[in-house]
Amino acid sequence: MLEGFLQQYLRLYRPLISSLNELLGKYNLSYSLWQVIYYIKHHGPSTLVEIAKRYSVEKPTITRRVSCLEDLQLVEKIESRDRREKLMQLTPKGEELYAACRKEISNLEREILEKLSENELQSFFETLSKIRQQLAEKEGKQK
Amino acid sequence: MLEGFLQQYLRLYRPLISSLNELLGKYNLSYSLWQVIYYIKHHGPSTLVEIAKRYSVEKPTITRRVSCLEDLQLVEKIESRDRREKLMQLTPKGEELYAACRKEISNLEREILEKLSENELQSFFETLSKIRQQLAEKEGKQK
DNA sequence: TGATATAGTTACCTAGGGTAACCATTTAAA
DNA sequence: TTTAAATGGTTACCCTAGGTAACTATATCA
Repeated sequence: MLEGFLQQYLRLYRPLISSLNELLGKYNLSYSLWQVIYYIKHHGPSTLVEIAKRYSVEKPTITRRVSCLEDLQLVEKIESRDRREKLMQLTPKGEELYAACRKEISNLEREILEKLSENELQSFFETLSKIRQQLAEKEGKQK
Repeated sequence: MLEGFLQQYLRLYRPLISSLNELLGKYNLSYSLWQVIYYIKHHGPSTLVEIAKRYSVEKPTITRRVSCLEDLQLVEKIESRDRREKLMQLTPKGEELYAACRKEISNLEREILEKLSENELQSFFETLSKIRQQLAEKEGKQK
């Protein structure tokens, strides 16, 4: 019964990420850029290290993503006491784009999940989160 | 409630795929190579197009994966009536490696899922499969 | 027999992330 | 307070993995 769990889980990844990238592509974004916008929107002005930690990627990855978003004028740096760090916030244009994409992503989610009951969804969420915890513990042990 | 579903789902991907790749790396494999071995093991001698369809990737992707597995002497071509196609099967070495990896992957799955009840798992599987169906329908419509 | 479809390959390109080495600034310690 | 260590960020270089277009070889259908 357990066997094949990972297969089942991973099989969904490619179709989901391509749906998202197709959607976000219309705004010159990709899911990896969206993650940064999403993080800043939900945590307020953020440093690159914060964002990197959240998504378990290295700093250079976030440097790249952020500089790309700067080029698109969707985020901007604001002053902070610590002059090493780069505190980023959304520009008005960034806020607009967030709202537009948020709407479309929610529609996509609704479409994909429409056949599922409230209970099913609830329990799916919980399972995901338990697995994440378990994985985190496992990682923790290895160090 | 719906909002953020995708985030939750996708957040698990990186840690899972890296656990797997770490595990498979010990055998000079990666998850994408493993998929091919897995497919052939479970479907018998297979053509590249079959494999490509199953994983929703393009043909050149599978050409690359397969030729890599040939270099590792894990798969080999067998004759088929249709001389255009390349029917691949596992070599004895490939079978051995399948068994070894299968064992380790099952252990990993057990570790990750140990805290979940039979019911929880069952319903998680079902939800995954419903979502996949829904997505397939959606794709179908677009064509 | 000729047109069309199918299986596979090659060459080229892109996205996305990691590592190592490096600044600049801040914090802690001597 | 001056020096050493830690932290935030960037740069350069490399790797993995996949897509597209163009092509060959074979098979099928009209």
